[in-house]
Amino acid sequence: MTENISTTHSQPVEAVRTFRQQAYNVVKARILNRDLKPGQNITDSQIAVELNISRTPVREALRELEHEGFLINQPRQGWRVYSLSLEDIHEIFDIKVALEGMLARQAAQCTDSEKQATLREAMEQMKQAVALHDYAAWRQADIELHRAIFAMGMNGQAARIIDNLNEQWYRLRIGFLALQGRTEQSCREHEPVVTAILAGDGDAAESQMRLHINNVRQELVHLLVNLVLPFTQAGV
Amino acid sequence: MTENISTTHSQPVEAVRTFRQQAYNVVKARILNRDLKPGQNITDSQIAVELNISRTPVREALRELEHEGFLINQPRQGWRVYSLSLEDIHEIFDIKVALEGMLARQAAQCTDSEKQATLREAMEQMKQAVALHDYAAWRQADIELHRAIFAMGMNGQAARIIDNLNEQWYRLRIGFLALQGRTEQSCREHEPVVTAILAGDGDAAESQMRLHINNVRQELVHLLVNLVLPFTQAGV
DNA sequence: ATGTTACTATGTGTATACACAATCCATTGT
DNA sequence: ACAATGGATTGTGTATACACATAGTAACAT
Repeated sequence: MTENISTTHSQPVEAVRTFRQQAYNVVKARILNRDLKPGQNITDSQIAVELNISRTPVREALRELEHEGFLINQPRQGWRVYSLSLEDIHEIFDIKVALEGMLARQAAQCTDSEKQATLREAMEQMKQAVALHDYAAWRQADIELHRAIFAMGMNGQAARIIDNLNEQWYRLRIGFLALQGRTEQSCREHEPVVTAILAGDGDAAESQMRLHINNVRQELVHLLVNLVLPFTQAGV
Repeated sequence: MTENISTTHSQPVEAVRTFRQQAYNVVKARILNRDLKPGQNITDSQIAVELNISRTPVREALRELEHEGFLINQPRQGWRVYSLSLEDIHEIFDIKVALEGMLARQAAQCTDSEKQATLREAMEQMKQAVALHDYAAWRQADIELHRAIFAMGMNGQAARIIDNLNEQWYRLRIGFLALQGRTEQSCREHEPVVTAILAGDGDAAESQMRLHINNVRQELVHLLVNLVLPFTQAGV
């Protein structure tokens, strides 16, 4: 098994104790990798054979992925990897703006000095990564930073929703480019968010966070419209 | 089969073509009814026997309900109906405030006159229901009204998230009381939301909607703290 | 009395078997 | 040429069987 389980923002992953969990992780990873491509049809039997397990645990795993928006299932017609439309992306980012804005505002009310330190630390890491032009480190810092804000925001359900939405668009090749192309700019955008949170200024934290997310959206949609859509018919 | 499938805000329900869908509907209805109570343990075999089907489709249905927050499953330890804490309720309402506020704002940009008419109609229905003290009619109007706003807001993913969050707290007995106790007040709160949306005033629509949802939360929490918590140890 | 071990029962996790719905192709009729 | 019909084929939906993990209980030792 050489699958690379993507760890994105995910919750502390429960240890893989069942074949169902294994199938879930493998299929999700393959979708995030684009090893399974949007629009592609898959069958439970095929995956069962590949993993050398039976269809039963595979089918349960696929049900889970369906509920997370990675797969579409129509009774008696099998499974298809869901293909995001441009509208989907706008919907996702509108939700992100609303929820991450709210979390940033609430994070500003957090007085837990340990969490504040974690946030400050992540910001420092990000600046360093930008200075060194180290994309992998930047990405890690970005993840840590948002995770720190979620922890301060004290809304686990919102954090889970956002994680799921992020996974939705991370699986676009273009998503990677959108992030990579603006690490420096992104770092400049994060700074006022962090400053506002640490200063306890909820209003500023929220509006700066909304600004940041909308900028990411703009870059993503720009790339999509100019690079991808000219070459494809339907969704991505 | 005498189960009453709860229709709350749900999407146009796909016809029940499989036992899995039947099991999903039945178990969800029983949870919403409090026929299955928070904290209660259930086994897939027991449900399979009751519905006179095999465990396979039941297990897939339970996986779906797990992802919607109705059930908790720990490998090798079975299924438990999830019990909401007071913190969960605050998290749910914080998310509702953020997302429904956003949808109300966006609904104000909608110029589809048919959808506007539907919204106006729902508002009228609600006023009538209040005048007649007809709770069932009020409830129906409330559902239609929010559904109309969702349709104008043009964000299907957000609407689905909100529907799911609502189902989470509708299953509290106290949730019913919280709604029933303030139909008149609630109607007065809806009016400015609808007016603002129809007038195209996004700012007002959002802030009025946020106000309304926070008032519902306040009533719910008030009832919970004063009526329920004194008699129970843990969650609801 | 308390802690430990062995045994039992229950129910989960998974494999396997099979019926039938849906799709595809070839054949037939117009 | 094209629509309609009738098998084959594939793969889903479901039933059933079974191994084993876990929880509970009873016997025993300390």
